[in-house]
Amino acid sequence: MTQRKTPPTINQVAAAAGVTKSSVSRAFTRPEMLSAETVRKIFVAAEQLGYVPNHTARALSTGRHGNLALIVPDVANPFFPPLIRAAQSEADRFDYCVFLGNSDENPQQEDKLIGRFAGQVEGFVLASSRLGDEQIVAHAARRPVVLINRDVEGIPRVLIDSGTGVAEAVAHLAALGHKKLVYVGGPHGSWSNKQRRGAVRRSARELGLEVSVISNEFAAFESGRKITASVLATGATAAIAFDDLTAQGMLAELADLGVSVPSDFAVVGCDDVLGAATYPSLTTVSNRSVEAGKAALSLLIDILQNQAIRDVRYVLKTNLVIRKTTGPAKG
Amino acid sequence: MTQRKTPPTINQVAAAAGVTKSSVSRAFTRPEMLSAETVRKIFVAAEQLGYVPNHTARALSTGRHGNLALIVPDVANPFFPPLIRAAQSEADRFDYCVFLGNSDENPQQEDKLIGRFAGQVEGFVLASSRLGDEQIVAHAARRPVVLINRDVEGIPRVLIDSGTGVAEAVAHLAALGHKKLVYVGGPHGSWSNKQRRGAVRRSARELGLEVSVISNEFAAFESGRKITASVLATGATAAIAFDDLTAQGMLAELADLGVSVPSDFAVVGCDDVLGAATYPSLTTVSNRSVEAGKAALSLLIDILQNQAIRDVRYVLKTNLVIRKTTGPAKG
DNA sequence: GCTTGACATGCAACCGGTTGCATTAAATAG
DNA sequence: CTATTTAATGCAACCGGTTGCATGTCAAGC
Repeated sequence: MTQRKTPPTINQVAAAAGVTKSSVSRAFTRPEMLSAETVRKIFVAAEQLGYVPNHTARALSTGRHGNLALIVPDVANPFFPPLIRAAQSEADRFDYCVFLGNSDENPQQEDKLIGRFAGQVEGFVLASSRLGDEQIVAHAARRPVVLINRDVEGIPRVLIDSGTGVAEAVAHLAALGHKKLVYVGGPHGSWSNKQRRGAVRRSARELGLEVSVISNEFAAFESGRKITASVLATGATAAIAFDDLTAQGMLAELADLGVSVPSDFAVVGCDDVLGAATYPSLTTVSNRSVEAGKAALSLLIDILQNQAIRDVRYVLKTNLVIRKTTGPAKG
Repeated sequence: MTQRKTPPTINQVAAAAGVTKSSVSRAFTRPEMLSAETVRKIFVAAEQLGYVPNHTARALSTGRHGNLALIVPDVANPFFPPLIRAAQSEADRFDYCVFLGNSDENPQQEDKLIGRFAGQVEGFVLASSRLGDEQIVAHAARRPVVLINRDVEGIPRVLIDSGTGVAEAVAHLAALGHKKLVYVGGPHGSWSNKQRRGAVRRSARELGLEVSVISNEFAAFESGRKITASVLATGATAAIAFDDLTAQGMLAELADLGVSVPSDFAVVGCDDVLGAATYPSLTTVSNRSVEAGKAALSLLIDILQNQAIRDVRYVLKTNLVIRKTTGPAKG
């Protein structure tokens, strides 16, 4: 076992440079207050000792930790990693460190995490929070909070509106001559599912298309496979799925059944989490999770820097990404 | 703009309870030193004021922040989210908070992040670090470090040995009658890539198969597509790819080229990040990233709690998961 | 030549806890 | 009943910085 040596403190640098610690502190925070010569001396001494200001001590006296927390329901859900990454790199630009919390879709866990982080972060980004509105409001009263995909009055929030993209998808299919569609649903309690289903129905009515809806509680590859037979049984020529994973499962099953896509049947996904990585590459609705992560972070940083709590409601429209699973209706 | 009120301090609680702050401090850290009555009084006062010990102040005087950092090359690479999640929940069990860092596959960025975190974490987990050995050793001299998929003497590490699974893959292909293989590589600095390439070569030699190696710096769907032509040009009948994404890109390109899998050409992935969600479903090597994340975290916590730096080398064996992209060699 | 600033630096309090040692009161021993 | 532990609490220094105010120096202004 090796003994790790304790890092140099501001006092040691001060002694080495022949000044007091106030000057060392200033050299690092407001060098314009000091003579160029003094600053130089201090930097030389600091460099030589390998001094780095102690983050914790600084946070204690200034009250600014330079930390943020990002809490998501499930890191492993492919919707989140790109969002996390975008948030990270935005935080990075402003020299903030970010704590990541995984609530496991559990409100208690989410609350616990917020409590753990609270003492050492300047603000929170809660993505798809599972907390009740009152709890969110309570936390926001203590520290700045920005929400993603959660619409609470008075709390700054970034919302991804999948309705616009879904409407485009319906219009796209109509233009290709499809007359009958199926919407393959997602989780019962999902706000997105409700929003998407509604958008399909509304657009279809406007364009005079027929729509059937198939429920499918678990949005995943396997359930997409299983639901495919009943999708075909509706007699529709195109399907819009709740998400990409479901759509991907349908593609696999359709291939097994010898139904070729898009010539025999068209498929549209939602969330664009797979990129072009399906075969054929999937026509889908963009998700904008990257922008959402970035926007939420910069909103939070803006609030922190201006000490202002603003009621922002930032809506990101989505659009259709046309790839290769949609084409002219058969016949 | 609302004014957030500053949280109560230890002094306010002390005043309210009619004791000094030492006692309040002890009530929260070593209550057995105080009389039951005093502890009760203090808790009542604390409860009433909504007092929570200030994490930062505590960290400053004790030197223990209760924070850890986990740095990965790319959060959005599907290999990492499950690992991150497992690490998180392990940290959670011990009340540690975890900072997540994304190095963007860039050693400079990785170094910068480590520096940013250094002041406020007790230790690091570096997953698939892109740093040089010397840099890793230097950081480890300052703070406890545990590595994942990086083999540096003297630094505790958790290694996913894909060699065993890759060897099984080669044997599997040999048994199916394949005589000539290609290994499609991954990132230059990747330890896993070196290990996999070596395992393919060794097993092939033992079984009398011919192997060619194609380098491919960026492991991703698109680069898998691009490399496919040169893979076919080698005249091999089967490919083992550095990872599933590369393999998936190859599948898409092979389908476009009219080469059917597995009857015309066999493909094996690595890391099993896609499950059965490719078409055809991919034969691949299991990844064990969940165990790796969990093991690394508990190793780190163990080191922190016992103040001991041990030279641990924890190896996780992998195996082949046979699905539908491998079959008998043609002709 | 003396006053008045402006500028550079030092002094000391403060951020909110923790902790070794001193103090006091109560309990046990002799 | 006094001497000695022992248990409970207070005192004050310390963790490593930041910052308002005081001090000192030197140059410009009159």
